[in-house]
Order: sequence, then structure tokens, then C-alpha cells
Amino acid sequence: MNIGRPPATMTEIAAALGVSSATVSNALSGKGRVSAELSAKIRQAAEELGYVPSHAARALRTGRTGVIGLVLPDISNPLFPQIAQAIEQAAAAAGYGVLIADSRGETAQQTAAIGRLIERGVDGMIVVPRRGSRIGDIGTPVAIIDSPSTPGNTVSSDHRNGGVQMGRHLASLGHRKVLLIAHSRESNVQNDRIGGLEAGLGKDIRCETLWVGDLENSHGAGCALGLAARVADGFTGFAAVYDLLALRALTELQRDGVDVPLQASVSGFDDLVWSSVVMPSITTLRQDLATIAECAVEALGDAIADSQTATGDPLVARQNREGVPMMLVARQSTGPAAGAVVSAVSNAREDSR
Amino acid sequence: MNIGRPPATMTEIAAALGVSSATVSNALSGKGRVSAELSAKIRQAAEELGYVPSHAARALRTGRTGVIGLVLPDISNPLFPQIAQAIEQAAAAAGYGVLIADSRGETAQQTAAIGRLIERGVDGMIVVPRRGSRIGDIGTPVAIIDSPSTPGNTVSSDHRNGGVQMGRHLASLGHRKVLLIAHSRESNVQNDRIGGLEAGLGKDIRCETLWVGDLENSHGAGCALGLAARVADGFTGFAAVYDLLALRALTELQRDGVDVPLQASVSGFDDLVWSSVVMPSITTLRQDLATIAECAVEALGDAIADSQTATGDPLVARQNREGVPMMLVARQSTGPAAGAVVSAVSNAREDSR
DNA sequence: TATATTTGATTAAACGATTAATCACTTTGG
DNA sequence: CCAAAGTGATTAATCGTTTAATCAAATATA
Repeated sequence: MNIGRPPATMTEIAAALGVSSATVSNALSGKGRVSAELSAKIRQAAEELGYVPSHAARALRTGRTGVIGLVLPDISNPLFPQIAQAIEQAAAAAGYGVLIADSRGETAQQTAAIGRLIERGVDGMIVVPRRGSRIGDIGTPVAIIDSPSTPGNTVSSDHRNGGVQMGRHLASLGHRKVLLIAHSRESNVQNDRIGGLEAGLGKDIRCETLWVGDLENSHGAGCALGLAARVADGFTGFAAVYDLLALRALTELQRDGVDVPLQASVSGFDDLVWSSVVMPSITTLRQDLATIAECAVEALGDAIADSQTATGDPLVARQNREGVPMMLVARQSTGPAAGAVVSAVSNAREDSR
Repeated sequence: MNIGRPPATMTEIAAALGVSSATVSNALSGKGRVSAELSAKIRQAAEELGYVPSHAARALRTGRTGVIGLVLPDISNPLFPQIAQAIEQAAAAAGYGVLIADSRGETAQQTAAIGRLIERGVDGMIVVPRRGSRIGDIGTPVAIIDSPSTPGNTVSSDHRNGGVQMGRHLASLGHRKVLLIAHSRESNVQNDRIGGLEAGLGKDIRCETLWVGDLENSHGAGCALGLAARVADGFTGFAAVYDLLALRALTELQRDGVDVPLQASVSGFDDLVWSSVVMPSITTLRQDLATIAECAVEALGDAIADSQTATGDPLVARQNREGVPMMLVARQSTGPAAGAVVSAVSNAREDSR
């Protein structure tokens, strides 16, 4: 590659070969009618001259920039790196660039950020909504990654089934009294996970949900969750709805002298970076973000294509795919319930308590 | 805003006012010679018609896209959300969009990602290098955020002084035997922090550095650090070089029944999201990422402007600014050394509710 | 053989903003 | 009073690509 030189243009290739620039365009895009030989020659010349298409010119002519926006209203979300990585990868494979938008969690800033993306001419955007906030019609194709139970959702993990998996995992370890730890009642994702956990645990198991958001409203952010008292109260399982809460639970229990996993099991969701590094490492559910990103980009691409032709169509990319499965990653933070007999294979022996 | 309508163009404004499009361009950019009255009228018409400049057309004509690339080779870095947020904010304020590049930590992918950015016509890029890797001349202006001791560095936190602050903090708490926990000897940032810690602790305090990277090479990733043994050996302070290591240290100590901060103090760097949420919350040093991002964007903007005029100039943005100060955030994970007399000076607690 | 049809290429007009060159008028200056 | 300078606008070219319209020549059809 000849770095630093202004890259060759179609016109230059055309001049070098004595053909018209239209023919070069046709040959390179494979659209018009160009003889096979000439096409090959052009392609070769392009290679040799180090041709790089001008995105700006193409965008001006076609009205499409080949760029999509990524909107993470809650950018402080620790899952962000993984999502961004997955989206960027999928977008690059589909020929898109990814422009990021940030809103510091505030709605006003979010609107401004989206506006900036639109002014920059993004062809569409992928939005991971904040706690069930709705995205109105913004005149641009949108793909939404939230939860299968969200109306207008394009693609997402099967959070409910993830909950079921974790519920079964805890149940199989003999836990009979489990505390579910969530933050906000308004989050579709959290509700789905809670629902799944309850289903997976089954009706024989006592469970209760601790809403940390409510607790913090009265006791201040970062307050203690009082989990040691729960242990004293007979709880042996603590299933958090995302890893940050699991970490909070784990450290609080440890600080208060509760051994994990001997006296209590802790689990989370999302497999964030620290989950595998902490002692004990945290049992969690990993999202298949690569697949989700691919689906989102693909659906968005379709919506973009549609928006070119039929106007007035719904600009929200729909996808009838089932929720993408989550994967249980069993680590050290979950183990047999204290004083319980674990049914390794069958549930023939009920309990000994 | 009239959403959905194709936005007005300069030509349309010109037609509506019966002037030429050149005049409109001049009025809106303030460059040519336009009478004050006409200029005002044009500006008003632009407002009323909902004029939105076409970035594509402008890019085609001027050769500048108004977009910069953000390259985080180690995208799994948990600091990424904060960096991305800060850069996006600063870039937006300076009129730039931010295109992200990902490389999954692999050098080959990094080159490809940078290539994609260049093909997309970014005006420049901001790079946070991975563990002291060098960025070669890529024919595009670059700003580098790494460490003051890195050659070619544009702007960064004063990691060394951060280390000094933390060292003094620990010293003032009476710790006499401190274990410094780092990962890689190749990281400039980590070396700076280690150096600062040693200086801040002073020569009266015994300290030793644990290189987790070395340890993992022989014992496997995620292995135990053996910190409880260190406590038995008289160590009371554990100063990690970033929060993820601090968290690892904290949980390992807790799991092994060491009380933090009663028996041992733990500290980190970066103030990542979990540091304030964990029990006990982690004493750490916060980077002033907003300032860093502003400096980086500004320096990059200058380099971009330079690259337009003088060719052959160094394309790496230099900035003679001192390292940006870091801020000590004292939390619960550090306290007086077991059995030590504390000098009652620096005990400003963030959360002494 | 005269007329369609197909093939392979060219022409030229966009897309929307920027900008050097130009022009018609005033205003100044000597 | 006439040349020089200044003012406020217009003209027209340009950036690089796409694409509808056109065209010439070869091939097929009647």
C-alpha cells in the first residue's frame, strides 16, 4: 500500500485504461454491462493503482453513508465494551462503520445525541434502550436490542430462559430458599430474568425478590443489602439479575463472614470481565452478543433497504427470531446448599432437612 | 423540526430568497463578503426551512469528514465506557463524530480496523495503545493517550503522581510493609504507577511488587495470588495498579478470611464502576477523563489543521501539557494498619455517613 | 434484406457544498 | 476627473461516484 499518497480515483483508472469512468464504476460494482475481459482488466488496474472508493462521493450520490449509529443511553453500563465490540465486528462485516452516541443517561442528552447522528447522515441506528424507555419514530431505521417482551424489539437474548437455566442450576444444588436480587422494576430485561428464575426454581422453592432500587431510595446509593441477615434467615441462594449486583452481594457476604459457596451461593448475569477473576469466581449467564449483533445489523440493513423503496413503512426493524439463547457458565460462587442433600441425577431423594 | 422530510439544501434557500447558493454558503460560514442584512435574512431562512448541512457534500468538497476514529486496542478494558463517553462528549463539542474501531486485542485485527477507519476517511484518530505497543506512521493525524513517559504521547493522566498520592495515603495510615500488585512489565502506565507508589511510600517502607502476568504464565489465568500468606508474612497494604486487580485482591483476601480494612488495606486505580459498590468499597484514584479527552481532541484538531497545510509534518499530535492530575477517592477498603499508630492527617473519607 | 434485439460501451447529469475568479457598482484618492 | 481600491454579490468549476439515457455495433428475427 502506498501510504500517504492521495488514493486513486475511478476517473484515474478510467484514464489509465482509456475507458469511461462509468464503465469503471459498473465493472467494480458489477451492476451495468461490462465484458468479462474488460471487467477483469479494470479490477486489476484498480488493485495496482491502489484504488480506494470515496465514501463521501458515494454518500453524496446515493444518499447512503454506510454508517450506522450505536446508541447506548446508559453508557456506563459495564456490558458496553462487549456490545460495542460485537456490533462493530458485525457492522464491519456488513460494510458499515459505527458512530457512537452518548447521552450520559439523560433523556435530553440522548435526544441531542440521536440528533447529531442523524445530522451526520447515519443510515440507521442500533439502540439498547435504557430501562424500558421507548424510542419514538425518528425518521430513521432503528433496530432495538432489549428483551423479547419489549414491543418493537428486534433481537435480544432469551433472558427468561436464562433465568430458567439459572433457577434449575440452583434448584439442582439443593437450594430451597433463594433471594432474587434486582434493581429496577421498570426494566424489561430484569423482569424477564426474574420471571425465568422463578419458573426455573419451581414452586417448591421459596423465593423472594429484593429490589435494590427501592432500597437505595430509602437508604442511599451503595447501601448494604443486609444479606447476612438473610442467611441467618435460611436463605442459601442469592441470584442477582446482573453481575454488578452479584458482585455486590458476594463482597457483602464475604465481608460479613459468610463463606461463598459453602454457606451461600451467588449468581449473576452477563459474564462481565471481573466475574471470572473474582474469588470465588462468579457463576453467571453469558449472552451470545456476536449473534445478537449480527441479527441486529442484518435486520437494520433490511430496514434501511426498505426505507429506500417504500416510504411510510415502519422504520423499526423487526425480526421474528426467537430470543438468542444464553449460556450458563458455572464457576465457584455456586455450590451445594448448606445442609442439603443434592440430587445429582434424579430427584428421588427429596430432602433431609 | 420537520422529521421525515428531506432536509432543505443551500440551493433551496438560495432559490427561496432569490440569491445565489454561493452567497448562502458564505453567509452561513461567515467566510466571504455578505452584507449584514442579507446574511441575517439567509440565516433566518435556513432556520425556517430546517436546513441541515450535508456532511457528505462538504466532505467531498473539502476532503474532511468531520469524523475521528477511536481506537481502543484492548476494548475489553473496563475503562472503555468512560473513555468512550468522554471522547464522544469532547468530540461532539468540537464538531466531530466518533467512529469506533475494534481489534479484539489482536495486532492483525488492529491494523485492519485502523485501515477501515482510514478508508472511511476519518480526519484523524485517537489511540489508547495496548500495553506499550507503538503506533507507526499511518498517514493520518493521531493523538495518543497513554502515559507521560511514552514517547509521542499526546496527553494522559499523571499516573506517577497518582501513585505518589496513593503511596502517601497508605504511608499515613501506618502501613510499613506494602505489596504492589501489577500485571505487565511492558505497560508504561503500570510502570509509572508502580514508580509513583514506591516514591510516595518512601524508603522507610518495605515494598515488593507482584507481577500477576508472570504468575499467570506459570499458574494459569485467574490463579490465586496467595495474598493471605503475605498477610501472615506481615504485609498490611495491597496497592493494585488498577481496580480489576484490586478487586481480585480484595475478594481473595475476604474469601480467605482476612478482614478488609481491619487486617489489610486494598487500593486500586481508575475508579471503575464497581469500586464504589463493592463491600468494602475500594479506595482508588480517579482519572480526569473529561479533561484528557478535551486535550486529546483539541490536539488532534490542531494536527488535522496542520496536516492540511504543511505536508511532511509529524502527524502525531504533541501537547506539552503536564500530566493531568488524578484524584484520590478514599473509601472503605483502606484503613489504619493493624497495630500501627496513625498520623491523623489524611483521613478525609468520601463517605463518612 | 430490412427490422428488432442484445451487447458493451459512452455521455452527461446529477448529488450539495465550497471557492477561485469575475463582475457591476461605489467609494476614495491624487 | 479619472484611476485605484473596496464592496457585495454572482458564475462556474470542482470534489468522485452513480445512473438514466443514449449510441454504435453485432446478432437475432421475420
